[in-house]
Amino acid sequence: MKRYSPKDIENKWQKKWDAEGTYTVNLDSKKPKYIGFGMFNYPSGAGIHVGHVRNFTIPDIMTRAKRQQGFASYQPIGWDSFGLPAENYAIKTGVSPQESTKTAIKKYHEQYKALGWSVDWTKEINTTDPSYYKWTQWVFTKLFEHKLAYQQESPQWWCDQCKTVLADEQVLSGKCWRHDGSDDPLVTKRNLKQWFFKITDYADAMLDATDDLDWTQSVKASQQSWIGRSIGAEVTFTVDGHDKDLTVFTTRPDTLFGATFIVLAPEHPLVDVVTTGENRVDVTTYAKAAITKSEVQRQQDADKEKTGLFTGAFAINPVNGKKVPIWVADYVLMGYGTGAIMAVPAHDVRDNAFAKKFDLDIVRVIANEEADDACTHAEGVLINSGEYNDMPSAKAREQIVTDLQKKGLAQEKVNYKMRDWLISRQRYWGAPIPIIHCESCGPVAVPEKDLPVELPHIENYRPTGGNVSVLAGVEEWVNAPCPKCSGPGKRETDTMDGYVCSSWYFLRYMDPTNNLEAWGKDRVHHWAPIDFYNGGDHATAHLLYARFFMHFFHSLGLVNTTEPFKKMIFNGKIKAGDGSPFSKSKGNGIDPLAVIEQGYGADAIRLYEMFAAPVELDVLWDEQGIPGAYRFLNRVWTITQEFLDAPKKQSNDNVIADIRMIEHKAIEKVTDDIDGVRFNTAIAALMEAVNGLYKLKGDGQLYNNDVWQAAIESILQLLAPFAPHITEELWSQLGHTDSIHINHWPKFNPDYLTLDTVTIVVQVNGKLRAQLQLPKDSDKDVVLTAAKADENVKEYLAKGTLVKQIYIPGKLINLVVS
RNA sequence: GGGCGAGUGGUGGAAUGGUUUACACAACAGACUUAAAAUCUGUCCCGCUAAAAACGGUUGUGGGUUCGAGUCCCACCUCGCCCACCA
Repeated sequence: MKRYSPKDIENKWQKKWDAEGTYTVNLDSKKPKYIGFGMFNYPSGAGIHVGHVRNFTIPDIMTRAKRQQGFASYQPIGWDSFGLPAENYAIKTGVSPQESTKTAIKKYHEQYKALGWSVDWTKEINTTDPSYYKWTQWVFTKLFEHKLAYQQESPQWWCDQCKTVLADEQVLSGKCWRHDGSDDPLVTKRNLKQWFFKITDYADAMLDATDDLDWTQSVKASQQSWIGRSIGAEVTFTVDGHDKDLTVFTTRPDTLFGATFIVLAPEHPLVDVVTTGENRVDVTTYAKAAITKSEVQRQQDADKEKTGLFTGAFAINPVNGKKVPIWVADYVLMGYGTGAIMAVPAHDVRDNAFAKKFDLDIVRVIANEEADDACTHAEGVLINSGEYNDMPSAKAREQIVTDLQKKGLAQEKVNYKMRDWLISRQRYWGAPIPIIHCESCGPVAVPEKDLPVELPHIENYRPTGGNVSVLAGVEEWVNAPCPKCSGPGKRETDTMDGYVCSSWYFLRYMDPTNNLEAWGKDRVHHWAPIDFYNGGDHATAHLLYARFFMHFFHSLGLVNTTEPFKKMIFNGKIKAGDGSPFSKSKGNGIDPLAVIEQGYGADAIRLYEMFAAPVELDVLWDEQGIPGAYRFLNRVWTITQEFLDAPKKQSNDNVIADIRMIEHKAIEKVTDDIDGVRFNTAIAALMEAVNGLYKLKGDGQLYNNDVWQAAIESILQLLAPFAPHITEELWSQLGHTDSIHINHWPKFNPDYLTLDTVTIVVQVNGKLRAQLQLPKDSDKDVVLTAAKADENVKEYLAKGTLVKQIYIPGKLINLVVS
C-alpha cells in the first residue's frame, strides 16, 4: 500500500496543472462566469508568511468550488509593485526598483505555486509594467478631462521620512501610515500645489450604495464613517457693527436659541477682520500658533483642556436678535463645514467644556431632567425658544430652517468628513502624472497616443528632500513640447499615489493583454462585478477609491455596474502564538515553504488554516494544528488505498444505506457551507464523513464496489477545493484520467437522507426525559401514547396534571405538567 | 465619547427558538511494537456515586418573553476592532 507523502505528489501535480493549463480561463467562455481573488499583494523582498496563506486560500477555495461546479472560474493574479520599499532599497543599494521588483516577484511565484493556488498565470499583471501604467495614466487623463482631477495649492501632510506628501487617509493619529512607531515623528504641513481627485463628487452615491452591499458589516461601517455624511444647515449670523455675515454649520438648528457664543477656527478669514483693538495681539498670536501646530496635533490631544480667546466682537443670533460673543478656538477646524460654529453648551459636550472653562452662558433649550450645567444630545421638547416652545426637536429642526430660509438666513446643507483624494507624490517609483505644464496653455494632459509617459532610468534615487521628486532633475525627460500648442513645456514631475494603480486593476484582469484600450467593454460587461473579494484588513481607503473609480467609469458608460465588488469578506488575521501580529519588521513570520519542506505539505497548511476558525475571526498560530490537519488527510489517503485493495463484493442493503447517508449528508453540508464561506464547518463535516466510513471499515464492511467508490469520490470532490493535491492524486489512482478540479462536483440526493425511523425527544416541562425511536411518519396520537408509556416519563407526569402538550412532528414532544 | 462585534469545556470552536459542547487540538487509557514513533480503539463540562444509570447544575451577570432561550427583548460587566474636538 502506498503511503501518503506530500513531497512526492504536490510538486508533480503543480507542474502538470501548469503544463495543461488547468486553471487557465477562457475569457470568452460561454459558461457562467465566476471571478474571485484576494486583495492585490505588494511583492516585498521578504515573501509571504503563513498569514498571507489564509488571505489567498480563501478565494482559492471559492473559485475552485465554482470551477468544479461548471463555471468559467477565474482567479487572477497580479502585483501592486510601485511603492517606497523598492525605492528605499534602491537608495540603499543602487539596485534599480525595476530590478529588485523582478527578483521579489520571482520569489512570490515560487511560493504561490507551492501552495497550489489555482491562479491563471497566463493573465498575470504588474502595475510597474509600462503596458499597465499606460492605462493608469489614461485613467488620470479621463478624470482630468471631466474636471475630476485638479491642482490646488494648500497645506498638505508631509512625512519627513518618506519625503513626500500623504493623503489624509494615510495619516493615522498624526503619523505617517508607514512610520507610525513610537519613535517616529508627527507629520508636518507643507504648502504645495498638488493634484487631487474629486472623490467627494461621489460621496453621496457611494454612501447610498453602501447599505446594500453584500460585504462584511464592519467593513461597511468603516466606509460609512469615512464618508461621514452629516445632514444639517448653514445658518447666517451677522457681525455686530460690521457689514459682515458669519455662516456656521450645525446639525442641530433646533438648538439655535441655545447658541450663546460663536467659535471661529484660527484660520478663519473673519478672525482678522472682527478682532477688536485690545484683543488683536493676543488673538493673532494664538491663531498663528494654532495654525502651525497643524490640524493633526490639534486633534491628537482631544482630551486636553480647551483653549481659545475672545475676539472682542459679537454676532447677532438670527432667531432672537441676541448678541453673542465671538471666540477663536482650535477645537474648531477650518477644513470642515464653514470653519465656524454656533456653540450650544447645553447640548454639545465640546461647547459645554469650553463654556465652563471660560465662564460663558449655558442656556437649555431642550427640556430634560439633567443638572443645570449638564449637557445632553437627547431629543425632546423645546423650551426657552420663543414661538418654538413645546415643539418636538425633530420638527423644530425643520421649522426653524424653513422660517430662516425665507429671510435668506439659513439653508439645508450636507457635509462630509471625506476630503478630496490627494494623489501627488514627490517620489520616483510611481506612475508619472501624465501632464505637461505649458506657459500659455497651463496644464495639458498627455494625449493617449503618447502614453505611457515612461519613468526614465536614473542613477541616483535619493529624494531631494525639497518639494519636488528626483524626476525634476532629469532635464531631458522634464522638457517636453506642449501637446496643444507645441510650445515649450515641462512635464509634471510628481508621480501618482500607489492607490491609483490598485484601484482599477480588477478591470484590467478582465482584459489583461489589450493594447488598444484599458479594457474591452464587452469583456468587462461580462466579467464585472467581482463575485468574491477578500482582504485581511478593512482597507477602507482602497475600497473607497475603487468604488469611486467604478462609479466614475459607469458615468462614462465604460462599465455596466457602479460597484466593483459584489461580495466582500473581511478575513481575520493569523497571529503568532502569543497573540502578537506576524510582521516583516519583527521577523517572526513563518515561511509556508518551511512548513511544506518539513513534510506536511501545502494541503495540510491550507486545511489547517481554513479549519482553525471561521474566516472572519483572528487565529493564533498553533503548532499542533498542522499535524492535526495532516492526520485527517492521511485518513483520507488510507481509506482510499484500502478501498482499492479491498475484495470486490457488493455491500448489504443496510450498509449501502449507511454509506449513502454519510456521503449525501456531506454533499449537502459542504456545498452549502462553501457557498456561505463557512469553511471550518465544511471541513468538520468532511471529517465526520470520513470518521463514519472508518467505522464501517472497522466493522469489516469495506469492499471494492460502486457504492463505496461513489462515496469516496464524492468526498474527494468536496475536499478538492481545500486540499487540491491529495485529491487529484487519489482521483487519478481511482482510475480517472481527467482532473478532479474541472466540472466535478457531486450531486446531492435528499432521498438518501430519509430514515425509516426517527428519534423523538420527549420533554416534560422542557426537560429531556426520554428519546423514542418511532417510524418516521407516525401519527401524533401514536407518538403521544408512546411518550406517555415511557417509564421515566410516567414518573414525571405523575407529579402533577398534564395541562398542555406541544408536538413538533418528527422531532419533539413537550408535556407541560403543573 | 460614538459605532460595530464577541463572551459556550483545559484550548480552537459547533449549535433553523427544541437532546448544549459537533469537529479538532491537548490530556489520559488500551491495542499493535522488544521499545518508541506512526496508526487504530476508547475516555474526556461540574456535582452526587466505588463506578454507572438516574438525578441536579452549567453558554459573562441580573431580569423578561416563551410550553421551551446559547439563540429573542431590557439592563449591567468584560474583551476586541473601527472612528473620534467633523459641530
